[in-house]
Amino acid sequence: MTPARLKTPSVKKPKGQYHHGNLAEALIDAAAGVLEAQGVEALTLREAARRAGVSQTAPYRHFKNKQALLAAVAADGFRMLLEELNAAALPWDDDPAEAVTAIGSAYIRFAVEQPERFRLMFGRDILERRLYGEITNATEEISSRIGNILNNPALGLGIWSAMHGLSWLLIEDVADLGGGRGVIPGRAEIVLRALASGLENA
Amino acid sequence: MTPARLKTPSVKKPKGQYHHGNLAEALIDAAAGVLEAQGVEALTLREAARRAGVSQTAPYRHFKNKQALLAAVAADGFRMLLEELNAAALPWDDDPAEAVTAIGSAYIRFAVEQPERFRLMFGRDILERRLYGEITNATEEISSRIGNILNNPALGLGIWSAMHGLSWLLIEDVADLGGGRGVIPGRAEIVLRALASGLENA
DNA sequence: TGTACATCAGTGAACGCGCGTTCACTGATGTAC
DNA sequence: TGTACATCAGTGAACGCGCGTTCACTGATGTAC
Repeated sequence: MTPARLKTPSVKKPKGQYHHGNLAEALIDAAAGVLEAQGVEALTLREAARRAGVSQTAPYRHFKNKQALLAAVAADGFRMLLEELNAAALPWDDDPAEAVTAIGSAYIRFAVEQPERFRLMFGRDILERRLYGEITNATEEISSRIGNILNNPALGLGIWSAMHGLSWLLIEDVADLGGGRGVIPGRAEIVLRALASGLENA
Repeated sequence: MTPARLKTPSVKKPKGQYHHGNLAEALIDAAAGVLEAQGVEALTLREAARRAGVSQTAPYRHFKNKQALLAAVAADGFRMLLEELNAAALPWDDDPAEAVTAIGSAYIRFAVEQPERFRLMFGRDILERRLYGEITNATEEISSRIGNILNNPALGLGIWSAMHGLSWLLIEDVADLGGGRGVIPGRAEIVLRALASGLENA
């Protein structure tokens, strides 16, 4: 058994040290930081490398290209999102309409709190999402999860679409729920509930 | 009365002519052409100018900057979209659920047939949509139209969200309705109908 | 009917810009013997 | 316990890239008198 390797937390490489120790993760974290703070346009490989305290070509030891880094950031996002959706649904095991409303609220909250990440996860910046299994698995899981709760795949897709669409309309500033950013999840729930109210007898 | 001015159709400037005659429109058309054929990344001011047969700086006589051209292309798209939504709703004056389903189908068909335009209209390439009155008016109109049909603003927003979300999920290749592109509108209607079925008694 | 002048719609050269990626390389590390 | 060697994880210089936008300009057009 090899001695446990000390995992450097994902930060800047200490000066005077040649190997970083945990560069892949550090790059993902750095990228996520730039992403949410300054948007995708600002998210460059070189900037991620800079933040990790490493030369501009070092990332190529860990990622095939920029797309691969983006995909890793997106995949991380999906992990977070799924966790929150699961937590939201947990208390409503026996009430489909409530479960779905709770999931929708969590979904929209995630989108509104991390709009850049949400855009990356579901938008066109990932050029070929089918290349990245973690991503397609995650979206599959979201879809089937909602479909299963409602016991109706078409309806499930409809409800997923509604939460997804409302998320986009909100983060792109197309629709307006009134009130500040903090009120959004609450008001979004009203919309979701309006939809779910008819579902009971479906 | 001045004699009617011959409007050059919006094409390349004839050689040997100094003034184009209809450059603004020609640029919008050229931009729309590049957009749908090669995506937003390929849509540059210079390329639009090239296609209109004009120097790279000529567009600045008609548009303040690239954003303004993009907004004009988007505004054109909204005109087209609204026209189709109105036509779709027309036969269902007295049946809200059917009217809304028809609008949803038309909405999704538009998105799937012109995905790049749809993305431009609703995505983040227009940096400040509130700057462009035609655009905000159009989205307002979509929203209120659906809300009025259903006689319930929250529900209207929910349904709009559903058609909008399904559009995105489809064009980003996140969700899959099975079958080829041509089948999509038909299958999307099933999803919309699943949602609308509960609406009758709302 | 002709002329002067203001205005409008083009032109062409130039600037600044940092990115993704490849290449040949060097320094550090782990391991077989 | 020491040494040779393969492999891994960094480095730094270099390439190619076309874009948006500004500037000072010129050519064409319409109109007041």
